[in-house]
Amino acid sequence: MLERPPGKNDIKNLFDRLLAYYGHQHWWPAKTRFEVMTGAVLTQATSWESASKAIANLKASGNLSPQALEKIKEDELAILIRPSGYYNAKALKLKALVKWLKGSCGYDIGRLEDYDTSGLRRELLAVHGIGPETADSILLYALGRPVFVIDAYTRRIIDRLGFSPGRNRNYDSYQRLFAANLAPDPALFNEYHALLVMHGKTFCRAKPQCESCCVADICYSYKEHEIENE
DNA sequence: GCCCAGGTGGGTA
DNA sequence: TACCCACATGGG
Repeated sequence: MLERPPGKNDIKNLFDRLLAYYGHQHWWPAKTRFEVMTGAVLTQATSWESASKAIANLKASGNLSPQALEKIKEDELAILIRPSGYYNAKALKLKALVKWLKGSCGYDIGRLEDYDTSGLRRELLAVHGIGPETADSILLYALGRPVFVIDAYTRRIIDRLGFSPGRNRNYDSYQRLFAANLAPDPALFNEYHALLVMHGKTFCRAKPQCESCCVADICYSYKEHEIENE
């Protein structure tokens, strides 16, 4: 595959193109910071539509607060979040998140502003059920920190475009790709990640629709594909 | 019926 | 470190 490390212009150009094509995405679709955190866990390996049903169940039953989630029994919580899939596992994860919130800020999420971003990230990663993507989603979308979220769509799009993140294709290397080529602006990171998810859903699923893709002209693997077929 | 969706943790070599 | 697998419902 044709590959090269992308520069500032490539990363910024991709953002401009996606924004022009899809428009503003208005993420994260949630009312409170705690709702964002809960949604970040519930949407793991699941569509947002499924996760939002689970959130609606929590809201309707009066359980969309850390205090309520602390009290509710695990099996009852699991039933409420059933539409999001992996409901037993996610019930445990939400319990762990709430336990951490109690210990770190006493459920006063505003107090988390006292933490520096890297320290907060370390703490989040130590919570059961919170890995790098969920931690970064919470940091960016709930707490407004300039942290770029990497998900399956982002990796797939970067790989398809031929923007090599380097030899080690792990979470951090994809994240550095964006951090090194963009100003650390939470609003920019917010919109960019949302656009990548939108683009991933539209053109870069497992079965890509490269022929009609809005960024095919700057996609190295697509150009290579065209060359092969000449 | 089959594939995939805004991942993570635990076990094994 | 690098895989492999369990976790599970819902929509196309």
